[in-house]
Amino acid sequence: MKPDRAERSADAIRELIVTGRLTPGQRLSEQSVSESLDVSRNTLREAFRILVHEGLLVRRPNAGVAVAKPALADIVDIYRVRRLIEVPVLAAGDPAHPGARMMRDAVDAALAARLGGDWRDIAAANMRFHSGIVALAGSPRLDRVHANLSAELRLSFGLLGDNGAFFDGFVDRNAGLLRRFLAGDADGAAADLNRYLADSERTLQTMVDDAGAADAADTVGQ
Amino acid sequence: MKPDRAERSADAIRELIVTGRLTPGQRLSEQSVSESLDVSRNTLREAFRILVHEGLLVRRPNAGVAVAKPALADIVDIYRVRRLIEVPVLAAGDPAHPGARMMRDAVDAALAARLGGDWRDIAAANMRFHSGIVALAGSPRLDRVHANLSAELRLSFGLLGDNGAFFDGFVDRNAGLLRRFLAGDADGAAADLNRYLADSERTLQTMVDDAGAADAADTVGQ
DNA sequence: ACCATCCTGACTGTTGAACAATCCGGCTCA
DNA sequence: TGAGCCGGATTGTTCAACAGTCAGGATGGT
Repeated sequence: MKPDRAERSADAIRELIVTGRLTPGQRLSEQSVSESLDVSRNTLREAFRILVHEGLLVRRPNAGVAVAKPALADIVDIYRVRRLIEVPVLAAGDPAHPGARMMRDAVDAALAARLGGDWRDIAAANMRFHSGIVALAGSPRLDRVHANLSAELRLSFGLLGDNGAFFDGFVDRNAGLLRRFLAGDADGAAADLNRYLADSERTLQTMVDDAGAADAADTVGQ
Repeated sequence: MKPDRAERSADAIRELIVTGRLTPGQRLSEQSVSESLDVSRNTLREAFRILVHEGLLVRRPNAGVAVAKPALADIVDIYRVRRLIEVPVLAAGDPAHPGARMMRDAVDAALAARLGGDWRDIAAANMRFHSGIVALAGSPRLDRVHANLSAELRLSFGLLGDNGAFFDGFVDRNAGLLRRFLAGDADGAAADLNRYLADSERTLQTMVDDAGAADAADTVGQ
């Protein structure tokens, strides 16, 4: 119930990253961050290790850590892995599994959030939807891997402006996919999901491409 | 080319774990380990963070870290994920990809090692074979995840005595699978792999079961 | 002899301070 | 303008300290 300080610091920083309050490429000074989180430098370094290991921070020798700046290749990679995981899991999933309930709740939340109008809520619900899919497998390791990918993906969203129209189109598709899955057509749902992931990858790619072309030649992320 | 000290320490400890020189459940004192690796306690703590995050060490509050002791459920989980990853990757793999060469080299090494008689070499070659399969996907993230799973698996092997007969039967199957794949029958090879993983999971399970029954009631690993 | 209690020692979790090595930005000087 | 130099700031790493906590032995009563 009570994680140690380093882990809590890592959680706090991770939250800042995935919510976009820390922008990709931004450098994190040990001193200032440790002061603002009220932990010692040594403890903070342990937190940094975790996040570097998760790929949310990158370490530059003798220049500390900075928020990772996913390149196009990274986004492609993330989607490839997600597809590899989610599609077969959904195809083999059981509608009675608790994960299905997560999916349903997420769809409801997404629909409500669309009325509310805050695209962040929609994005969060969307993430939970996909976590629900992975949960169908009942594999702790798979859950961890997927949670990690989600975090990296949310970080990639930070490369776009607050462009929320992105998710709007997917809410209905999620709902349709879920209906199909709950009706017993897991294979059909999996096929939907496959198309869904391909489409959203393509969309995100072009968006990042454009945004990348905008702020031109700051290819620090290597 | 020159990782920092914490990472090198983590590498060193990881090596000790996967080669079985550190037994599951064994507790690692910060003081003694830091002395033997010649790093400070703080630096060693960063190394511990990495390994805990990888699941090779477990942290017990106020009692430091200990080598993880995978339960039966963990082995099942590892194999489930491996299957989920490796089978479709192999099915979609291209025999011209560099990963195929890794597979071939690994098979050759395994055949040679069988003559040599050291089962550790066979095990290592087997691991490389499967790494080669995953490499076919060309996904850095998938490679990382799989490397992690391999490490955990090797740790599980530590629960058995130096029982090397385990791998003997698989060498030929690897060779046959590879032949099939190189001949262009990726789907057939993937089906072989699926059976392979199911069999080896079953074998390993019973072995761990027996070994676990042997040293009876030391269920510290929880 | 048995049991609960207390105590002590060891270890972890966390911090602050220190210092060499390294890097970045600005300055000097040609 | 540009090459080279310098100083300040930051990282990488270590050490020493201390409170909190745990395990196990010593203690003492019954």
